[in-house]
Amino acid sequence: MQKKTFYITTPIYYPSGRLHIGHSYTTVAADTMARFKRMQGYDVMFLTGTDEHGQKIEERAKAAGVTPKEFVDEIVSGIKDMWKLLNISYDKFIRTTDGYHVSAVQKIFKKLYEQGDIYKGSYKGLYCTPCESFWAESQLKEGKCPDCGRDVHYAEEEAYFFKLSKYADRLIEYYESHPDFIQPVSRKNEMINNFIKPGLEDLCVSRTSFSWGIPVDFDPGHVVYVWVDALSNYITALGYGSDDTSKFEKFWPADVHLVGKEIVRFHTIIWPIMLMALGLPLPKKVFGHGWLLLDNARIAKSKGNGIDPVVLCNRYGVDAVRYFLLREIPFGSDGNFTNEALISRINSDLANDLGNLVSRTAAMVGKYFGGKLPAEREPGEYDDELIELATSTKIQVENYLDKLEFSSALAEIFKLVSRANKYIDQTTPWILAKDESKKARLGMVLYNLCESIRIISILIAPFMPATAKSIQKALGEHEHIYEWDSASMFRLLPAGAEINSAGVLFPRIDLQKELEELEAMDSAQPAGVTTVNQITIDEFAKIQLISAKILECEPVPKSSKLLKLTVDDGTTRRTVVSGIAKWYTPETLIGKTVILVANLKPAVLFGIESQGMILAATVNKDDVRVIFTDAPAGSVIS
RNA sequence: CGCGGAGUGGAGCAGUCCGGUAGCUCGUCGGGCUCAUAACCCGAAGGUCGUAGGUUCAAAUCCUACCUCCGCAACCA
Repeated sequence: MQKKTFYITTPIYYPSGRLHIGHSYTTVAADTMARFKRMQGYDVMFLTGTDEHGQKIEERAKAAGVTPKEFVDEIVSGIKDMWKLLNISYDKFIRTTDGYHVSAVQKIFKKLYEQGDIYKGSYKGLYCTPCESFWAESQLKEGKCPDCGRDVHYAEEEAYFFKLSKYADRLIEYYESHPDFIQPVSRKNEMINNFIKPGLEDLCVSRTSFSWGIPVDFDPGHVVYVWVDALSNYITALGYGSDDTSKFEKFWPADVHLVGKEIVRFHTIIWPIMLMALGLPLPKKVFGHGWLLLDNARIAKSKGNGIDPVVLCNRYGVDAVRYFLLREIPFGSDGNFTNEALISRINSDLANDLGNLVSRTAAMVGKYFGGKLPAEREPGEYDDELIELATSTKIQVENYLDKLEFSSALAEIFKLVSRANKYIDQTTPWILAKDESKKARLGMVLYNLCESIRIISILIAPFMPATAKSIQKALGEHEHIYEWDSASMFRLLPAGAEINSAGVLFPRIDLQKELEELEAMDSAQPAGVTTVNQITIDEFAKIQLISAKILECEPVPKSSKLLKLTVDDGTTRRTVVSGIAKWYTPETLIGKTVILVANLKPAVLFGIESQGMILAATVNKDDVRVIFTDAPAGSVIS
């Protein structure tokens, strides 16, 4: 009989820069599911990869002076290293530049075109040439480009469009008949109310403004835009559109697409509609998890505040990081990432509870029985309660994991860890050891503990594979006792089994000291940055800095961050808009003298022309300080 | 009237869909123990569940209004 299959995917990541802890979060979660299902006996396909096309990569590569392919090759190899470090057991890593993907996408595109779901039209709108962007009427600022403040003009660009609206009714029907399709369910109504009900606009699926992409083979000049290119990876990775479709037949439809909540929309609207158009079954579930927040701001590479997972793994160990990510935050909601929380989790859960349990148990077997579990065992009080919990935890973990509730699953496992620690206090083995007649009872107590630890080691294996392995090595390798199903059975360790120390699984961390060191590392980094990108004195001389006195100051209406300043630069008055409203009120600024970049090209913000910029020190994102001077207005600064 | 999320003991959260003794982790205080990674176990203190109304025998939970915070969107020149 063929094994049941399980197909799980992460999004394919965009390799325009370093990956951050947020990517690790999704991928570790997917990995844990994949390991769990493998242990349960499923034939698992776990897919991850990279989405390598697009204008941004083209530009980055150009800036770096390499070809786009060279550019992404390097980043991708870094990503693979990181997954290796994090123990990610993917079965396939797809790159959208892979040949099979390219040709499959071309086939898909052509098929959709030929059956009339994709048509050639033109992208009409207001275009800002320097920014190479189209803007909707509503986005304009005073009729000008919201990005650079310059004029826009009406333009048309030839492009292909995908008729999404044609499938809207069928999509809603699918939602209704598959209530589990979008998880968590709260996001389902969001999709229907915000996007589908107002009417789906046809989707632009090709571009002519850049060339780093999959060419539309029947219309040179066009490249396939991200939607068709990226989303289809979930099927092309299985061989759809190639000569060998055996994997596709075996694994499709996917059991779950794991995605961040920001791309739920693409995966629950565009992707299903593409599949409908192709006449393929839809994925069973799309799970939109929350964001990892850093000081309540989203961790994203575009903001440059990523925490380096590599650094964390090197400091605390891979399993500690994996544990933290999945334990700390309920999977569907946002959660804060802080070093304090990470360290406190490691100390209390991993070091004190789990690590110490293993350590004290092994030490007692060593001390009282020379490292060998005795065959004589006498049952007693408290045994049944421990055994009952130990053997029933597996089913709880399964239930939670099947709902992607990693945090709750881990909480169940750690209830057992706590129960085992309590059992030691209740049975007081150190007292039993003093009485020769209680040897058999002592043997039973330690046996029960080792059995509980054996079960724990199985249950944590999907989350912390390396730790599970270490514990099992200490308990001794015996056949079949570490299989998933063995987690609901007791008395599997043979009599006379040798128990070794597992060493210190998770060292305790000195919170205070550690935070100081991390702090030091953070502040050390900017110093390194300034040594690259050096400029010459001539280049510096191009910047005219002068002192300017603030005469008037008022908030910019409808803006939350901007202040409008009127300053005296020594010769004339000028208006400057500055994003410091969060830190300064107008009254505190009037009369002060600041440093002005005098020859900066003017820009329009909220309809106000800003003729320069004032200097301020960014201590961190919540602390910005304007630089004041006591020099008279109009002094040249160099 | 832009969209969305959140307000529960000192901190972080669960509970809210399907009303019925307010729960977990950390921290604090007191005690116990000495096998263990100064770890473990027991106990205690601490909450008018954002505010105000309403429905109900009964509201953290349902309804109405409001307040506050945070993201995103179109703002750090």
